[in-house]
Amino acid sequence: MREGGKAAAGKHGVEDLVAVKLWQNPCWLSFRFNFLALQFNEPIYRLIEKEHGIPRPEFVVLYSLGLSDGLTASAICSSSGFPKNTISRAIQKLIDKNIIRREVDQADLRSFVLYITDEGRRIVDQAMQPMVEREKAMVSSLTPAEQLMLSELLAKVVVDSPNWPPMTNIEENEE
Amino acid sequence: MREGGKAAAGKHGVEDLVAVKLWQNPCWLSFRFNFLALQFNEPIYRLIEKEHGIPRPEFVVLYSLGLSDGLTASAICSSSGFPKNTISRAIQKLIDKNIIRREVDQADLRSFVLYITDEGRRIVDQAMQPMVEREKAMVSSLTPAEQLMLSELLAKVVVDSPNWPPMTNIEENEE
DNA sequence: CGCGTCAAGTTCCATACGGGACTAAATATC
DNA sequence: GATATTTAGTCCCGTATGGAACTTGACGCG
Repeated sequence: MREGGKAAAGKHGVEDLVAVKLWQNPCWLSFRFNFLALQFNEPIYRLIEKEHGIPRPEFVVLYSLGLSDGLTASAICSSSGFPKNTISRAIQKLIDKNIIRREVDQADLRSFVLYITDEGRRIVDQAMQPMVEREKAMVSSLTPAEQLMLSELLAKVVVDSPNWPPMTNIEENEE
Repeated sequence: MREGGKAAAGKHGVEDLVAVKLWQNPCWLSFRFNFLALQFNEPIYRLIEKEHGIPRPEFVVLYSLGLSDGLTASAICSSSGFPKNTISRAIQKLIDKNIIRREVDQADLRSFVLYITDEGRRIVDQAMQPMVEREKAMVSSLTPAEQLMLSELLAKVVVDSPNWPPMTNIEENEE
C-alpha cells in the first residue's frame, strides 16, 4: 500500500527525505496530501497577498462567498477548518475594505448573512486564475483518466468524513 | 473533472458548503486535499501535544528522524515546508528534552547531524499508533484496490513536483 | 591565497493566530 | 412561561510563528 507509485520514481529530482516519506512511511496518505496542500497553498497565498493585499483567512472567506453567496460565518468556519475568531476578524476586515457586505439574518437575529460586493467578485475572479492554473500544472503528469480517478477517490474520502471516529479523548475516560 | 465522485454522495451528512466546494469548485483538487490534510492534522497534533507535550513543529522533526536518523536541519525544512527558524527552535527544544541529540558534521562545520535518542524513539513509536489508525479510518470507505490506486496517483503527483513551474513573480518583470 | 558569493543555523522582533471567556439570541426542558 | 443549554459571533490576551538581518563556515575564482 504505502509502496504505491514507487515504480514511477526513476530519475526525477525529488529529494531524498521526500522519497523516504513517500515510500518508507507508515503514514503514506497524510504525508502525500500534506505535502501537496503545502505545495499548492504556499505560493498561491503568497501571490494573492501580494497582488491583492488579502491574507489567507480573508481570502478563504471571500472564496467561499464566491462559490456560494449569502453564507454565514459559521458555515465558512466548519467547511474551512479555521476557528471562528479568525474568521470573524477576517470578515470585519473584508467589510472595511468593501469587499463583502453583511446583513442580519431576520430568521435568526444572532447571525449575519454575508454577501460579496462587485469589488469582491472582481477580486475573486481575478485571483482564481492562477489557482486554477497551478492546479492544472500539479496534475499535469496524470492522464485525464487518472485525474478523474483521483478526483473521484478523494471526493469519496471527503464524503465519508462525517463517519470518521471523533478521536477526541482516546485517553479521556478519567472522569 | 471536478464532478468526480459526485455519484457517491447520497444520504451522507457532508455539509452543504463542503458539497459545494467539492462539486462546484474550479479548484477541485486543492480543496480536497486541504480538507483532508486538515481532518488528519488537527486532531492528531492536538492529541500528540496533549499526550507527549510535543507541539507540531517539534514532532515534525522527531517524526522525520524516526523515519531516517542522522538528518540535517535543512533537509527537514525542505521536506516539511516549515521555515528554518521554526525548525531550529524545535530542534533546540527537543535537545533540551533529551529527545534528540546533535553532532557537528565533520564534513561541513556549519551544519549538524541530528540523531534520535532512545527516549525519542519510544515517543515516536507510541505517537505513531493513533496516526496510523486515523489514516486507516480515513480511507476505510475505499476498497483496498482503491486505496492502492489513490496511493499511486498521489505519489505520482508528488514525484512530479520538482517540475511544477515556480510561479514566483508572475507579475515580477518590473525590473 | 584573498575576496565575493552562497549555504547552514541562530537571533530578533512584530504580529497573526487561536484558546477561552463573554454577550446575546435561539431552543430545549419541565 | 421560567430556567437551563446550546449556538452565533466578538473580544481579550499570551504565545507561537515566520520574515529579515546576522554569524560563521564552504566554495568558486582570479
